[in-house]
Amino acid sequence: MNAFDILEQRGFFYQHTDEEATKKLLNAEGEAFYIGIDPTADSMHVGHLLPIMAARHLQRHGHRPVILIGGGTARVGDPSGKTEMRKMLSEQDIADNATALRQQVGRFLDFSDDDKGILVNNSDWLDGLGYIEFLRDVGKHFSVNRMLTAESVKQRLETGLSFLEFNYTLLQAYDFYVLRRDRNCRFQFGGQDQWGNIVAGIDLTRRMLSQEVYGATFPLLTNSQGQKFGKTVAGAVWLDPKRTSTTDYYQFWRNVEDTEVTKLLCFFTDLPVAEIQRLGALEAPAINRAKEILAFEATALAHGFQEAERVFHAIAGRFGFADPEGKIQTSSRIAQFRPESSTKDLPTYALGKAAAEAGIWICALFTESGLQTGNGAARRLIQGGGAYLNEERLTDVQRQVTLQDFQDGELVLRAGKKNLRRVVIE
RNA sequence: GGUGGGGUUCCCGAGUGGUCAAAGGGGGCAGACUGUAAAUCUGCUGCGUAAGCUUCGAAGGUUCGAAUCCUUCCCCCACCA
Repeated sequence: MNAFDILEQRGFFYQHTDEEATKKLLNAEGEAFYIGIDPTADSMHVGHLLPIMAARHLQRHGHRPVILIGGGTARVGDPSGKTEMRKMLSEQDIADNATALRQQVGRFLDFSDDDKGILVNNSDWLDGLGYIEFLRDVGKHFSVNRMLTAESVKQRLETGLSFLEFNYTLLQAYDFYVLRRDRNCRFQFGGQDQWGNIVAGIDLTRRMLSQEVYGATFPLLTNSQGQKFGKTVAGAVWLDPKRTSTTDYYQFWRNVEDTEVTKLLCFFTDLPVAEIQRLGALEAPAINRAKEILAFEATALAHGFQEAERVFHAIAGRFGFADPEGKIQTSSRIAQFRPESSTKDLPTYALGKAAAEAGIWICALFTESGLQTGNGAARRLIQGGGAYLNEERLTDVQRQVTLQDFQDGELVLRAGKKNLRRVVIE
């Protein structure tokens, strides 16, 4: 199947600037296309993943991703889709972030050879721009009247938009122009909120180079409450295990809503669509197998096969296996695992020997092991009946944990249904 | 620059001298029900085992007592220029 049709079938496209032309070109081979990521943090989060996955499919079908790290644009800050200006980043932070992002992107795409795909940084051409020169060459092509009608700008007109941010569109448009000029890149893809920036780039390229270029956007993912996909209270779900542990990452995918599974499998795994439809149509509780597969595949992509296997066993060992006998057919490598569990894979906290011998207040242990944010929170948890020690519900807020609570040198704390911590004596 | 309106806890938003750690909603966490789902219902939700401590843009002040009154400063919004 052709690249365009694959993306289409998997539901990637939200909006096209020229669907016919895009289809024609992408169904052939060897097109360069660009996707931009601004290094505003030292890690991507799952919200960045949709364009990356699209790029992955396109690359596998012979197209050439140009991943643009926006080291220059990050100094300005994209106002699209945001209600407030974000805080300014230092040059050093941006440079460090860019390095980290390059590495992460490399796990999803192949940059082993320039013909396969490349990473570029727009600070290479934006940093040196002269103001007057830029205004004369590029600025003259933009109509303020028109920019003000853009949805992304209108939104910010309510709360305030600085001139700095207002310029963002020009810079991104200029990126597209440069990539068309220097890299023969004819496509730009991005999230739904990038529509205005993409269209601006197409206009600019037409005016400056008399060349036709194209763009498309991908849908904005939300849950049934209309909240942005990939956001939890703890903030975003990050790809960097230092920010979001691999266990939490797995659990994020494992706990998606039933109605979303098919869509998410299409977006975030490489499984064939026919198989996905079969998995997504499973009746409860078998639908849980589809979620396991989603979680496993997504974790394997971001953190590697071995880590995904480890987390899968740890979590399923705790909550149960959705398909212990392997009755549900799948091409996912998860199929090779059979139930086996051990507490060793649980997140572990090492308690000092002296403290263990002296006895420790249960609330303090919950806090120290990182399961609760403070003694007060731990106390409320116990009072609310959500705290467990070795699978026994705790009722006594004053309880001391002593050596007798350890079995074979370890004990297991639980906060609510899903949060576990193994405690060992150091 | 002028005039007017504002800045309250994670968010929205009530509160105009004590009864305010601050209504209500959202979010979050936990419990029940379940399938580690959704929906629903219930409890908790500044810190602190407690005494107590810190919070209502910032700093001062008035007062027995301030989120509430006064002064200065910072920031935001609207309209005008």
